[in-house]
Amino acid sequence: MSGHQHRVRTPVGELLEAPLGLRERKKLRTRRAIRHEAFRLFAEQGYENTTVDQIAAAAEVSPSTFFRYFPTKEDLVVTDDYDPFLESALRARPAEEPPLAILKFAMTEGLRLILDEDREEILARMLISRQIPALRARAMAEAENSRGVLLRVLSERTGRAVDDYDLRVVVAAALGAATTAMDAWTESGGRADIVRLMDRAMDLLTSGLPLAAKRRD
Amino acid sequence: MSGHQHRVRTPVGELLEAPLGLRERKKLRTRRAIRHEAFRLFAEQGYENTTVDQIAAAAEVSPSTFFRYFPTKEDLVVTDDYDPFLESALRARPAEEPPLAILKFAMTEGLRLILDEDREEILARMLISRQIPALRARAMAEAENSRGVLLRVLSERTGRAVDDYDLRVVVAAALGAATTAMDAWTESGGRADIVRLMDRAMDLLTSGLPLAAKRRD
Amino acid sequence: MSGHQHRVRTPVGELLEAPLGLRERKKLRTRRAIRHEAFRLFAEQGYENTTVDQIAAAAEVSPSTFFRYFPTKEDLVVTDDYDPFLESALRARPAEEPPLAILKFAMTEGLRLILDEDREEILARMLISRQIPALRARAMAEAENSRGVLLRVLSERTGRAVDDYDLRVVVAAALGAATTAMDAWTESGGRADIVRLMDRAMDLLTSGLPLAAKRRD
Amino acid sequence: MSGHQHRVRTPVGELLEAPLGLRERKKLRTRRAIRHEAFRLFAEQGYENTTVDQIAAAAEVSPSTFFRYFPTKEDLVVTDDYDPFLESALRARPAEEPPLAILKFAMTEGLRLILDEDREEILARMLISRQIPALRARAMAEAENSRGVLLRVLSERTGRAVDDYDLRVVVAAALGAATTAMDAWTESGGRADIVRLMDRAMDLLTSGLPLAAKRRD
DNA sequence: ACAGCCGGGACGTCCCGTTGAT
DNA sequence: ATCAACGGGACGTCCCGGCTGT
Repeated sequence: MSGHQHRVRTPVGELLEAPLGLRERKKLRTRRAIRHEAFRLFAEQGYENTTVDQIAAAAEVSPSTFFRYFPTKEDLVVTDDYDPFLESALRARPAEEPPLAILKFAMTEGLRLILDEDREEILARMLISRQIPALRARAMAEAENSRGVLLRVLSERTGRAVDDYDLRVVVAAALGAATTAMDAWTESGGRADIVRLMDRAMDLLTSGLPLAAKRRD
Repeated sequence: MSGHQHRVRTPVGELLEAPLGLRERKKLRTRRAIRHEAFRLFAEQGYENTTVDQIAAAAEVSPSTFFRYFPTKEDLVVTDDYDPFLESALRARPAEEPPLAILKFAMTEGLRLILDEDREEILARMLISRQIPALRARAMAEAENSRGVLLRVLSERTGRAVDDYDLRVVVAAALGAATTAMDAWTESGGRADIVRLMDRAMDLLTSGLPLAAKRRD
Repeated sequence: MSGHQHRVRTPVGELLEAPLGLRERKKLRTRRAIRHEAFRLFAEQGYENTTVDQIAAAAEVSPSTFFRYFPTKEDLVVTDDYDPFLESALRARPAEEPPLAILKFAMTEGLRLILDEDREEILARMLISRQIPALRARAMAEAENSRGVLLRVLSERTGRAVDDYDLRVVVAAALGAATTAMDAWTESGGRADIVRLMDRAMDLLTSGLPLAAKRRD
Repeated sequence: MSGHQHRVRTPVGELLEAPLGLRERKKLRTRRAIRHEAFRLFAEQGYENTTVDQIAAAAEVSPSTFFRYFPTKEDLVVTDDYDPFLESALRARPAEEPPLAILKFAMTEGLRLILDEDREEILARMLISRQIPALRARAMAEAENSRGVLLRVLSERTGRAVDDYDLRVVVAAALGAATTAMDAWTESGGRADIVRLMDRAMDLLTSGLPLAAKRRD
């Protein structure tokens, strides 16, 4: 969702959806298993050096089945299903809350919930999609979806049109800032405090991006 | 951008650097021809549906030669010949100019110079990119390239490290805002006043992204 | 035609055979629906570009069901539900009618009956076939199916073996001529008089294929 | 060429073309080797049971190379390069020769030359393309090319338009008859006298396709 | 009987590295 | 330096058979 490109079919989704049939749950497990093994192998060997066949073998499914779950190898990394979650989280905020506060909430508390579930995988995912150019491109395309969600929600909150110029600028700037926070978190190997980073980024935005000169040591 | 071993002088670069040997100029032309044809084909057919062989044929070189100029197909997109030019233009600004003003300059005057070079092609490319998500993503990836330049220049100006968190947030937010301006300009078919759009975007940034509710009519 | 184990009654067949059980009629409808959708898709996208899954979806059955009705995708094309009808129509001719007259009858009256059934669809199919070579070939392959019927009937009439060489030559030549008549009819958009065309073709055959030189105007 | 579907890049072609460069001859040899091994395997295992990988291995090339020479496995069977040969052979006949005589010549002497070269392979080819429905369709599509050649040549000879109805009927009937001859030859395992068969077929055509009743023994 | 899910395997496309000829 | 040819290997599509549940 936010920032760059991290999305997965995760328990978070399951919690929000109606209880699924037995069939569906099995499919979900398979899907997760494939992704899980994939990221494990990516971590060991790198994305490019890992073949679909290896992933399928590790997940104990046939290559055909792999492609039924993920149309391309790239989809392992770039798709997720967090947007509905993001949207309902945003809508749950009180109506009088100012736009940037809502964004901040989405980027901190919302993200935290998701991270608590799939921390390792999301981290791996970001690391990979930062490094493989082909994935960067696709990941950014997917990120467009989240942008649309933010635009829609804020459009309703502010009474502005979804293509209002100011609104678009604000969302784009906020997403840029949030992406930076996620990147920094990724670079720290997930050890940095994502909430602090996100807070700091949002504060910079609301205070007009001050950038005092600083003496390098 | 940065760090790519196949970097070659661009036409803009040529103006700034010492005149190159005849051999070099020929290679440059080939390189540009390949990239030119490649982007034309990408626009027509999409990136994935365009093969290296097609590009080579269109540029009238053999596939082997293609690979001499661009070690992989992705390099066509990843490298960016404009960056050196942008960098030197930014360095030419007065030392006391505040960071956001420099960003603004990069986004207006710098852009204008580049547009003067290839206005038709750039506008066409952006118009198409808007419709094909894959291309849009690619355009955004290209924009990412400039991030490094901005970071380096502002790092020197402010005395902050290139990976200083605040600096990165500011640059990312500004790039997001600037991209929105470019999008709006593209939507207008190039008829909108890019400088005004950019001004407005930067003003929003410096004033803390206010987003007053507005009654829809 | 002949020898295919999944032979089912056609609507024409239904008229000629005893009324079928309700179960049987339902199966027949499904079979026809599948084939109908299949040919529609073939016409739109070509045979190779149409998947079994698409056909099944268009016919609103599951892929599994598709394979129950047609063991392979090719069977869609290879089998021909019209043949039994053609056969019984031919057998109804008086015993003393000469072979070529029977052929002629098959190509005119027999054809007419079939056309009355599905005129629109057949004309449409042929028009499209003319433009797409792959489809044209397939139509010719379908025509091949009728060859067996003709051979069998004429074999009985003349007392020659079904694999009698002369008989086969005659049938093949006649079919070639008849196909030309059908082509000409198709080119005219169905407006030409198919009976006249067929007459002319058969006359040419019986008169030894004279082809006097003609001064071009 | 004629009849059904038999065509290959053979020495016959080589004899007719200008002497080729060394490079070209090597490619020809590779092409022939691939096809040769393919048909050998087809004879042993059947067409469907033989994989491209096996063929490539037998011909000692990589699968990639196989696909450079033959875009699909089907092309092994259905394409040839005899049409130019057919055309020039036809044109070499004296101007006053009647049309059916020319056809007869093409079907007997012309064919004999080709058969002398590649008898086994052509036989195998016909056997296969008679059995595999997918190939029948493609082979007939290829046969259209030969039909075009015949139409063009006879059009010039008779002064009739290429789309003259009588001309088309004659060519179609003749091709049907010739195909039957080839089929009979194929069924005999190549042991029948193709020239006699073709003669008989053409005689039937010129005598109006008589088909006297015959008492079966 | 019908549906969904999975496995196995062939096919064909494409990228990119290497080699040898020009 | 350029080209043409080839190899190796991954990817992704598709067909079809088999299995399970209803």
